[in-house]
Amino acid sequence: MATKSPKDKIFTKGSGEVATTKQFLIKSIIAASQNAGFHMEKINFTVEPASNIQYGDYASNIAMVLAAIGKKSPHAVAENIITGLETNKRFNAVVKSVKVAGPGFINFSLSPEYLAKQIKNILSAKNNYGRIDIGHKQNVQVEFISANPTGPPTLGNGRGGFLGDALSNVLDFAGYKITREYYVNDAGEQIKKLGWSVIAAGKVSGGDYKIPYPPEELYPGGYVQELAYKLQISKFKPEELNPEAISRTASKMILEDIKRITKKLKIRFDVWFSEKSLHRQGLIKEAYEALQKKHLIEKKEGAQWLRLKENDNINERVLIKSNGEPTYLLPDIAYHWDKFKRRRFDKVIDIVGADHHAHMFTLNRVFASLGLVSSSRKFDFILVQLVRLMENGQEVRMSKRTGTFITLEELVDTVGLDAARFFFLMREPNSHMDFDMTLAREQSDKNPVYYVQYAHARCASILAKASSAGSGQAKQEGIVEGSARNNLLLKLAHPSETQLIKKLIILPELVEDIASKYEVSRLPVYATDVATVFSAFYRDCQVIGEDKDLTLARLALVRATKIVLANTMRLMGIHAPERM
RNA sequence: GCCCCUAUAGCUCAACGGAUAGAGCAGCGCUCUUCUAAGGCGUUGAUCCGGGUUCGAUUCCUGGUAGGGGCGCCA
Repeated sequence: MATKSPKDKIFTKGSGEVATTKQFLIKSIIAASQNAGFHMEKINFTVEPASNIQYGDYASNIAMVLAAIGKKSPHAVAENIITGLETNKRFNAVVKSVKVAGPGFINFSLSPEYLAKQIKNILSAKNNYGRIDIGHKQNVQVEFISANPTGPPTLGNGRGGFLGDALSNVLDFAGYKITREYYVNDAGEQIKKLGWSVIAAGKVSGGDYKIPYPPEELYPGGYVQELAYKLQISKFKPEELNPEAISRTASKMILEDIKRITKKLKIRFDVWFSEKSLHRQGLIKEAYEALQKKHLIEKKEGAQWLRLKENDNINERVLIKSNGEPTYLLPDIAYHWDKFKRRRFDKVIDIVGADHHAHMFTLNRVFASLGLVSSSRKFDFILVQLVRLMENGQEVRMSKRTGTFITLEELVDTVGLDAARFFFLMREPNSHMDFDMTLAREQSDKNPVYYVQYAHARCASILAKASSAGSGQAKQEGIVEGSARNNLLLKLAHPSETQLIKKLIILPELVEDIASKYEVSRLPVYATDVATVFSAFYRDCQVIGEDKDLTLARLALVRATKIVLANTMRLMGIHAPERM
């Protein structure tokens, strides 16, 4: 059995997972700082890719942090740490030079050998490059969209949907075990209302029947008409109407349509959880009793109220209406009771519209009060701000109730799925979005997604040309493996080449960041960065040229770039084309 | 009245508390005998207003201003 050289351990962890450059530097810094006599237990410092190449490749603020505590000059502290680092053999294999600069940053420049080794890592990891294991297979549930089956998915649902899908991809890549879930509100008031809306739209012939809602509360969208037509409502007589059955069927049909659309938009779900099933399984009762046991229920004015502890600054909310039916709150508590108590997820992430924020805070408090949420069992939620629809600079009120809205499917049909996904993912959930369909149509051709896809297609085209153009080596794989041997990769010394390598190797770090902070919008930013740096390389360095060795090395770099771009796009759910 | 979110270039958005605030689009000027010009190069242009914390603030705290969302029997 071949023994690994000590040097190899620098680059890989015991499990075979690739350690990130950042993790390695952090460890080295901690060790050196401890040797210099600092207590590192509660020290928060950063190691980040340098903001400007003139500073090197990575920068740390450690000296400034320690200087503030020890009341020494940052430069003195930095020199101290650097001395320690430079006696570390492994460190010296990774880092070519380390310097203190500016207000006290420690700047690191990576060694050519290390960069060459990283390209090999990318080439051998392929589709799995960027995969890390910070999740340790913990069970994480991501719930998203969860729109009522009373109408087609809206633009707002698209924001949450694409975000949830991409976040799930990233968390999966980070080593968590993910359950993607859609909570279907197929019980309750809004379903009844849907049924009556369909009946109203179908104009039942003759006789008297009373619709128990004022007209302005009914769903007026065109899809309601369509349902009425499909269900042949007009052929019913008033006495034959079965509002409950109609409600049930209508919502089922809408749900089927939602499933069709999410599939079409490549938004994946593992579980479609029905609200009705909560009743069937007795979960409502179970949750209710748990609340009761903790004395969180109060009877007042004929209804039953959720009453959290004082000082909680939360308004009381109705759990069970005076007519004996639960509001949406109780089933939602029961649903989360199921998540935490029965299915025992280690972490639950709910992605909801900003209009639900008060509700989410309430839920959070409830589960804290029930003792089901703690530091080891987390309940996170991401609020996605609403999308406003604009037309000619004027806001168009979007709502299923008023019937004026652009559906998610219409948008995607108009601008294309990749452009739509990129467009939505670029924006942070907290940002407020004004959406102009006319503008979207005009600008879809200029969407940065094509820039990224173009870079990927260029990589593919270069590799295709290399494999077809003589030299006897038919397979790209062979070319690449050849280049990875014999230190050919050390020939990649042009600034545009090294910059590209350095950009490629931060993918695992990015995955780690996104998985812990849910900042999915960094994916499109990163993809654009890689494409930009690749373009500079493409401009400055002819890949296929006279120098056979250099050609091989550059082909390896192109292939590595293609892998990183493809992986990043796959995390976003965006197609990586071989040609455009 | 209370709660959540937002304010950065003409427009759409970036920037883990860090060094000279970055992209794309729009504008202007260049650039295809060379692996895809859906590209590249150059250029104009910005942190809402006031305090505070910090070695350092677009970022954190606080007070304003403006906008979006929400606040006991819809979900």
